[in-house]
Amino acid sequence: MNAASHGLVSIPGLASRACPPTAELDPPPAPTRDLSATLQLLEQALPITRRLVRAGDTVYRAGQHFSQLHVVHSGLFKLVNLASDGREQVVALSFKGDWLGFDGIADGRHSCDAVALDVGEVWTIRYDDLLRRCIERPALMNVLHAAMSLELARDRDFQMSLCTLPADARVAEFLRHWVDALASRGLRTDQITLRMSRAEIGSYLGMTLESVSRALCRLAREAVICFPEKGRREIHIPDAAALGRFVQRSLGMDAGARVLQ
Amino acid sequence: MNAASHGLVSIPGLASRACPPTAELDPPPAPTRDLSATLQLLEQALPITRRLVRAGDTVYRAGQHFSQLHVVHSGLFKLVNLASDGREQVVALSFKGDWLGFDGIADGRHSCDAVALDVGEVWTIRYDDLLRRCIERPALMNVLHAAMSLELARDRDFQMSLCTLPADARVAEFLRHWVDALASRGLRTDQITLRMSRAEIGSYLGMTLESVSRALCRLAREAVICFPEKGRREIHIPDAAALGRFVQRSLGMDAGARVLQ
DNA sequence: CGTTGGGTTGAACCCACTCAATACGCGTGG
DNA sequence: CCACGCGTATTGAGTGGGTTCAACCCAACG
Repeated sequence: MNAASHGLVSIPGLASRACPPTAELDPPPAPTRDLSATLQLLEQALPITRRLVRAGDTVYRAGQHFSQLHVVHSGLFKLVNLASDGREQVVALSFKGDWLGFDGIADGRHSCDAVALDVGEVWTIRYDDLLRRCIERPALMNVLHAAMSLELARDRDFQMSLCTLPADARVAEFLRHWVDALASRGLRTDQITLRMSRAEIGSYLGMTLESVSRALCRLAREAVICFPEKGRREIHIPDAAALGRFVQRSLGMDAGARVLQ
Repeated sequence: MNAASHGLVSIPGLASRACPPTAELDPPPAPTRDLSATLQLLEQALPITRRLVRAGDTVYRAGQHFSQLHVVHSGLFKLVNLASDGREQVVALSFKGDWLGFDGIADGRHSCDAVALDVGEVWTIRYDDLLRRCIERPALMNVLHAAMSLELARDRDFQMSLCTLPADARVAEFLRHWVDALASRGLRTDQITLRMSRAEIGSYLGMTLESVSRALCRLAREAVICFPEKGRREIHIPDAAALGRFVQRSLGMDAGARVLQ
């Protein structure tokens, strides 16, 4: 939403948002421009446990004792928040390079489930190991803080989308973010495979699965997307910018309503 | 929502959520149970700039260069997220003990406005100072991480409220969180003074100001709250638990709809 | 006084939800 | 091979909660 993610899409390698804040400290924090550098940094500084997962595997569960963090090395993960009254919702998606587990630091237990949506690999590190290494290598601390900060900023951008966009635009934004996520990781963006059911997408976007279905059909009817295969989870996106235009158009209909002041 | 914030309210001093995660490290992290301890820790470890603010003052603005963090020492602040297309939304409220500015770490500029809603005081520290001290005093690092983690977890709980609760319940939840915030800081919880207009509340809760007004009237009609004074921003809350019951009741009407699976 | 900003209230509309029927893809087993 | 079941997706019809638009009230203030 802010900074890079809006406007023109797909300047590849703009994972730069996770880059050095205050630009100097004892060992000048390595310009962690891309995540491969971040992963290298972790790898050489810390004992890492690699774990392969398949769709449905959980990395951690709400309520579990927190002791380690995870970095997505491949695959796709959802975070499912649970309320004490039984409500649950998909509150975030994590792609390669994203961290999992920050929610557990505050009170020593996780408050979400982290579930794999596809085969993938996570790199797991002990939190106390990480803290120790952070002290020795401030660059590591920068990476960690940047990751948490980025997550915070993204959550808020997303929250704004939830509140200010009508259902169709919300789905378009959702796809746009997905495409952005792929683009910033250097992957192809003309084609995405949703690893989620309509119900999961609906949960994430705060709408029913029927509304998701209708929104996708409408997007297809307007040729913003199309379904190439027989499976309805494959989505072809001829022009990523068209998604953004669609969002703006549907805001325009409301005459810019919903902005405060 | 998770952990302490749900269920029975007002065990005073349960700012404990911001407490030690991995419970040992070189200097065993001081049991930062309450925020006064946190504030002390900051005060003795770092050069701090105190700043008094009045309603409407901004602590920082979206787009500004990030170099410092702030801790709310008194007063109330809103974070306003701005999209490049002009949309804006109140995305968070900050009470005493909360931090301001995390959103700027990732890319070196802030992505929100932080605006005072009342007279208050913020303690400002340079981020690079903080990093340096974190290296010397791991307890500080714990406090910092816990604060960021807590913010993340709260945002997600709130996001779930936005998506799963009908308008009336959203307002009730909003008040409940406010009361919780006061309770956990040892303040009186039977009376709260909204420092926000209906429009601001609506922005925060993803609804129109008219809906906020109607919801408050309905809550008053059901005697969950009442307006003592002539000013409509003073709200008396005879029984804090009644707010929670109201929320649960309105979920029940939907027959538990909206939960996934 | 008139003006201005915030809050309340009413009436009409509409988007998204609910409920229900139908269709599709896929694995299983007769 | 088809039959069957099951999970998932699509589509339609009807409803309702929340929005929109409007009028109105009230307090503060010049």
